Amino acid sequence: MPATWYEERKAVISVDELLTRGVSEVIIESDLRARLERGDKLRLKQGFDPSRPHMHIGHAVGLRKLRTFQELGHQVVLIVGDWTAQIGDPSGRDETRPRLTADVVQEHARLFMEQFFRIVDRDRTEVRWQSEWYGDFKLEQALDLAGRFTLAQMLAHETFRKRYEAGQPLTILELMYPMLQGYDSVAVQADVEFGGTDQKFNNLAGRELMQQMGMQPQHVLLVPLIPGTDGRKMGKSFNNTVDVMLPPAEMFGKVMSMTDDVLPLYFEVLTDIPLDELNEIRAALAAGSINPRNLKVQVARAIISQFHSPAEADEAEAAFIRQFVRRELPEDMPVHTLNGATNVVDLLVDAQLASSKSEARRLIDGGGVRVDGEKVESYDLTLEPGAAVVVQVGRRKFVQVQ
RNA sequence: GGGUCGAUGCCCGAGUGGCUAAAGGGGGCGGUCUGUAAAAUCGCUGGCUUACGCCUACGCAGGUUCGAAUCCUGCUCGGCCCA
Repeated sequence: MPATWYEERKAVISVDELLTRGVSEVIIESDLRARLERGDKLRLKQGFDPSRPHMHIGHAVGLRKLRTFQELGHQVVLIVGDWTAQIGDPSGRDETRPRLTADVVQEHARLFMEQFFRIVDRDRTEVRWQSEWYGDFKLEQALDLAGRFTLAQMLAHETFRKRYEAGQPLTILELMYPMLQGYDSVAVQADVEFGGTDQKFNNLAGRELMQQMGMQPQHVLLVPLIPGTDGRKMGKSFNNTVDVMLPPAEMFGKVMSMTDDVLPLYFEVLTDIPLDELNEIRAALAAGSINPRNLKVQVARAIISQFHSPAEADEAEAAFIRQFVRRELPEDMPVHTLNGATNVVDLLVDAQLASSKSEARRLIDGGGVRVDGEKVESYDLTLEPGAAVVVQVGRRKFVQVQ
């Protein structure tokens, strides 16, 4: 395991920066600030839905914040949403999301934590499973929860209201999700719940519930959702994520293909550069006095250093320059061995450069296929075993054929 | 429980008997341009077939018809109204 980004990091950070940098909203800020200044040790709740084990760098924004809090002595409580995952979260109505078995949940949780602890300090994290309290929850208790919220309160949630008004299905179970998540806060006695801005409603339900049950309501710290490679909100459905587990070279490429406008935010939430430097970057970008491309390289390196290592960031950058700036062949290409004379179309399919023969032909028609740099003009081309050529589709798919 | 409307390709959405592998948009992929940015622009976007052509596809199952995404019956799922 490479040295992690935080090993040399010093948490010399003001409460002010802690509560503002990379933070969208804090509820209630003055109260939380007071507790931090008083030196209270806080329990920081972070939940995760094990139906999806993949983590992208957007998720890392909040985790980095958790990490910083930990360095200041606070305790993270990670909640594995195994219970709700086994019921099957019905949101996103066209996805028939099958109920997850206990085994799958376990596996997803394992994968998730492997990523989670690249950022968050394992030693200062308490892992709790929802089934601890929901495992033998009684109907009576569930009804008690349901009785504490009104329909009008739930319809205040924009996503519920929109679906309701658009005449789309909305199940009672979905309406109950905020309270289930909220009850988690009661169960673990959270002081602060962390989440993306899209979680605000659920987090507030937690506050509401805690208050009703005579506890001190948790604070809520919301971090921004960051844009993905295409400038839209990073999310699986847009196919614009940069996944934490992505190999360094691919991660580098993904970051380089981002739109320029995301740069200031990326610097703010995914790097540790000092705030005054951040301001300089903003100014330089606004003035056009710097090539955004160079900043992107800097961000890419910072990100890869965190999730992999500085050395791998170096390699990734070098490989990127070779392949995309100088248009040289990548160093590592998948190798495809021919069993006999093979037609290009078949080869493209066999080597998984195209998903069907029809697609392979379309790619050739569109001028996207090259063999040793020569554009392929017809479907007839046949390659012999031992040809030792490089077959390329588009700018980034290569296969060494032998 | 009754009434009524709806279910179309990755997504949204047009299409009310043949001209429909299915308009249009989005997304995706590929070309040009570039900083693997954006914007712009061109092309492609079910499978098999080098062409002709064939097969599969409009919620599911049947039916009517020379011919159905389009008509009929039943079913499943959903919205709305009444209770």
